[in-house]
Amino acid sequence: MFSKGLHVDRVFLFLDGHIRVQRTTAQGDQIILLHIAPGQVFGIGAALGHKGYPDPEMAAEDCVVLAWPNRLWPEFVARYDGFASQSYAVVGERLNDMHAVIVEMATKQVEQRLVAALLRLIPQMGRKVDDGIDLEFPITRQNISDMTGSALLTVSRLLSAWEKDRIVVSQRKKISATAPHRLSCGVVWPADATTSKV
Amino acid sequence: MFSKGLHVDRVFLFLDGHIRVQRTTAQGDQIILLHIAPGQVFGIGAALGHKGYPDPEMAAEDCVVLAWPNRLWPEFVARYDGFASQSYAVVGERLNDMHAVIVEMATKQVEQRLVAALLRLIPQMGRKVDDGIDLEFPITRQNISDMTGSALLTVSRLLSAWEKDRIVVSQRKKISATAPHRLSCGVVWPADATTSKV
DNA sequence: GGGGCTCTTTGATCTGCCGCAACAAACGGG
DNA sequence: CCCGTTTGTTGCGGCAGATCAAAGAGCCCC
Repeated sequence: MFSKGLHVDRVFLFLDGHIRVQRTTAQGDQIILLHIAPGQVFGIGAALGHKGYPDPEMAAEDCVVLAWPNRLWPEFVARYDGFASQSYAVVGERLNDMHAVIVEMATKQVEQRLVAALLRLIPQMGRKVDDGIDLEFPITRQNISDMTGSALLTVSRLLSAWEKDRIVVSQRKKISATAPHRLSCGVVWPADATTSKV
Repeated sequence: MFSKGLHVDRVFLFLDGHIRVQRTTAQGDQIILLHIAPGQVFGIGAALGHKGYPDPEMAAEDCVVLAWPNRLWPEFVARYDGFASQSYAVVGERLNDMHAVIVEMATKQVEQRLVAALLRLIPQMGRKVDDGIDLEFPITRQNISDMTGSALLTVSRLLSAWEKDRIVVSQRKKISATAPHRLSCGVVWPADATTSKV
């Protein structure tokens, strides 16, 4: 699709699969900034005139996407009525999500950030099964620690503790929330929408 | 201008003054998300179709702004050629800045985050004077801790230490960097532009 | 099936920095 | 000029969580 450093000259509509947007620091730490949900456009940084800045990396698996050259963007905007507003809504939503992440990182403890990260993933990648919600996305403790700005070992410990309390069940690269409502127990949540609009 | 909870139905062009964009958690912690530089548009969240989400609060002083109702936005975009791309460039830049903040919060220690915050402020609000750069913006230690996700006391301690090393000079609500180049000493910086485009 | 890999777990230790408390200093209003 | 308020300083525990070390479990591939 496209990789780091490659000049991004296309706009993508993401149909299906799993995409992580991440950055790597000079020290080699990887930080996952967001996950892209099916139905969203992405790669619009360039379309937004976002030049001269490092584009984040993308890690993807088994993706189905549609791609168009950037230059078609204005045409799309002109031709299809809802196109511009839908796309900008996605951007607005991401801005908002990132505000939320910054606030969490600044004020919440690791455990609460972990809860928040899972609760953000659930509506996006969750699939309802008999006994809870499966996250249909191969995800390691390392990935989770990269999302929450914590350490792999801390994540492992917390998940183990939750598993003892029957709140989650986890295997290798796989997590299911058996009692998602109990995740948010004792946590005061901001009046914040977590629904994911296309 | 406009305050929390009030429905934002205008777009603003910021001419001069000082604006902080911040959020308050349910626990009362305030987090400063970004500072708006003169020449930037803001309040475009709503214009981006950013509905149903809590708008951040704004703290401002002595501001000169131009305001138009949101509904004129499409007309502006149509009538003035550079308008849309300029505005979206601002959004792209903010997305990028926020990526940077998230990465910092996740990977860097408090001292480095503090350095990063100051270095972000300098090109935006700094004024060159005889012996260094003054930040032309009343800013308290509390404000700085709200920007970096750290504690007031820690910020105070670090600034004191830097003042001993003759790197900065600070008075009440005022900070000057006498040796800004030494701020970044020993810190490996990502290849990241910090210039502020309109 | 076995070797090598990645991913995960658990215990023990160490440290950054948050929080309390008390004080000092600067401002501003009448 | 005085007094109340806001802002900044410093020392000192305490604790969340990062880090080290080492072993265990599941997976892929030959």
